[in-house]
Amino acid sequence: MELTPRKKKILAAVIEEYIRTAEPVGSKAIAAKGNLGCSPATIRNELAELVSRGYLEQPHTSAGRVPTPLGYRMYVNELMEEQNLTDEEVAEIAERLSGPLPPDQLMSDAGRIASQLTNYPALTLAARPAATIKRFDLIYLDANSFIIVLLLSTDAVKNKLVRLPVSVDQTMIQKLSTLFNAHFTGISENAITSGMIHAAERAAEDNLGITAVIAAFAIETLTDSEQTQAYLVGETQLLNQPEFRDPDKAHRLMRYLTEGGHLADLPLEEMRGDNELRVLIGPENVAEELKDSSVIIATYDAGDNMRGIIGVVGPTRMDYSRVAAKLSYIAAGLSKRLGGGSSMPPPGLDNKLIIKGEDFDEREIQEEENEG
Amino acid sequence: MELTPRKKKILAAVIEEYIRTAEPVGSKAIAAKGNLGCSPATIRNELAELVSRGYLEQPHTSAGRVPTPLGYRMYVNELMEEQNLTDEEVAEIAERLSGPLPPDQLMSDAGRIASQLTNYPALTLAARPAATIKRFDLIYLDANSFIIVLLLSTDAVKNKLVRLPVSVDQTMIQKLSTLFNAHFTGISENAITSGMIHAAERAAEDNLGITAVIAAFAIETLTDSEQTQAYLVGETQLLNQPEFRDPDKAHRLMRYLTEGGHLADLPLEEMRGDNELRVLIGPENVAEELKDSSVIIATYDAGDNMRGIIGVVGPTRMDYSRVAAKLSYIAAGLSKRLGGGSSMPPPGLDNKLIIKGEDFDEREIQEEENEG
DNA sequence: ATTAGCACTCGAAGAAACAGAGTGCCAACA
DNA sequence: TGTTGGCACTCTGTTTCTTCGAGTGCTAAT
Repeated sequence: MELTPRKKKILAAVIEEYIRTAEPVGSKAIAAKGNLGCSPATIRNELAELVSRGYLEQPHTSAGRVPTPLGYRMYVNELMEEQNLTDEEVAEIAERLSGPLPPDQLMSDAGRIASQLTNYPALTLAARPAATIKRFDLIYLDANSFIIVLLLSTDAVKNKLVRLPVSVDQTMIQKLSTLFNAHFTGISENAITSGMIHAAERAAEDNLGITAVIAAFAIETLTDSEQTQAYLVGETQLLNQPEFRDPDKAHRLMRYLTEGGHLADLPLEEMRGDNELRVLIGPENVAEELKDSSVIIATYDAGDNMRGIIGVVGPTRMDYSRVAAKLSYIAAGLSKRLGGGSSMPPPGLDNKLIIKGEDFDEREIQEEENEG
Repeated sequence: MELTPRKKKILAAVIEEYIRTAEPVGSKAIAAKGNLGCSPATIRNELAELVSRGYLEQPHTSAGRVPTPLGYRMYVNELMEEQNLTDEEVAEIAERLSGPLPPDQLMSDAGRIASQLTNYPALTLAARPAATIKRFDLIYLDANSFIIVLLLSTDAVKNKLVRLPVSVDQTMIQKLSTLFNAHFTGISENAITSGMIHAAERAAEDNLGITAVIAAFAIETLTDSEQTQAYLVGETQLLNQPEFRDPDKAHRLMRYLTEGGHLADLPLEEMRGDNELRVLIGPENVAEELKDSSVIIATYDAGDNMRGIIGVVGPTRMDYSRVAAKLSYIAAGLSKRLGGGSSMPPPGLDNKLIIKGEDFDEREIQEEENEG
């Protein structure tokens, strides 16, 4: 059975007030907010109803009401008003995402922005699809050293300086380079067999094991490239939240977040839509440690068929509307920077966001850098 | 005036007990510890003396005693006994530092170990000296793209994929490569003037701005190379400490630590000795935020004339002896891995060709040496 | 259906009482 | 002179009790 319009208004009022104050809210406070013309007594009746339907609860008999996860869910799905960013916020985000930064730093920077703007810990994550090698280059330095340069299908470049305990001549390096370009490009990591390596070794007449070194680096690079990259920023912000004044509680959650790996549990896979926003409220989270926290995540296009997510974690008493708006805008900015793709309207958020999202100025030269 | 041996014993006992329990310690507790054969009354007299001399203080008239920074200083300098690591600890550290990891990951891993073993937040830092470029290579890919590969004086290799909005031919790339190798190698970042760049541009007959792109990357790389690299791990451990049960206090310190840049304030420059250990107690720290925390840092040889420090931050009530032993051992391990200059295998090679850093398994912990 | 009024509940905050750990000092003692 | 036992005193943390007030649910009137 649907809620009456007035009940919805009241529910929204309770939630917004609670988000603001972190205190149980009473009938009088709602009446005072004014927008609905009825007395506290009437509101009490409505509140009682909302409690019995599971949208609100009372910490104890004679206290005000507090939203339940179900209440928040209703709020997020139907009640919440879209919020616009202030011009300053828009400017700040655009400004801070506009520097000429390598992708991984851009990701962690975006996290930092999200965290600072929302006052919650933020996380960013990008899943890299398996890559292949597009091109090998071996740069001969001297008899005992050379550099391997790999160009990946993602256009990332990886390199490594190799020093040898034995001497090698330039023609050998040349030969190996040709060989690898012929046989080891365009294939995935698990397609590289030890048989192939041995064959190459014989073909190059390499009895020094150099072939193996190069192959090892290729395999390692490909393996690494699959890795998902994750950043967590601003954990300490949790301590600002009244619900985490208990250091143990704070510690538990912070440890969970910090311990690598967990971030990968986020439902990136399920999220297919561009700029999709997802809100996970309290018990909706699978992880036990998050059962009374909320997570808001937005997806972005990380370029090269990669998708990433950026999100924040906080208490269920979160300013969903504000956070959603900011995340959505930051994600749009990231997509622009990394993907260069077109931004799609984030579901449930108004178009102004998108229009503003286009403020991101394009860059002339697309570049990636890596270090060895 | 020197302290009598008995006073020293008592002071040490107070500090050790306080480190263990975090509670003010009374005369009876010390008497019960036994090693000195006198009654609580006697000890009380001594304690009163130690208070008036500034080594101890009383939170209030009828409470036990608590060490002052001066007391800790005395303890660290003269009283503290060297502590040996257990075999498990040695094994764990050796094991965890022995993986074939790239230097920066090794650093952050070492921090993680330090943090987990001491239960305090840990930081690692390595200062890179200014580098020069040893060699340029430009790899021509196609008319619109090429790769810049820089070999630095530190033997690090940096690269970047450049995409051009215009066409360029292979000979131009070739020419630029020769040019840069001739004029831009062996010099430091601030020796690269716009005059030089323009000269190179003219010499190469480059009217597409490619020279500028390459030069910009060179400058950027050199600038970056000077950067000190810093990692902070395990901030959340602070919340374990009773002195940080106040979330505000914890938050202040954590924010200070997390905010980049501050780590560089550590007195790395002053520390010249190998494996030098330094303890900064409470007000000895320059930063206001650290005035009632202690920092213990150990230096390590990061190879290539780089020096690094690894340390932990905690309340003044720290187990100095245990932490010092662990840090010292970890620092020694890092030196072994990273130091020995260029013989350290580059990332990811566990190959027979590369001489593995020999195990630092044998106990080679330096004595703790401290400074006032 | 809404509202005013009222008795009731329950937690937060404050006050008072208490227990106990620890001290300082004094007088006795080796 | 240095050490010790004894004792009165001080101070905090805890517990218990009281009070206060916000907020409720219910009922009767509109």
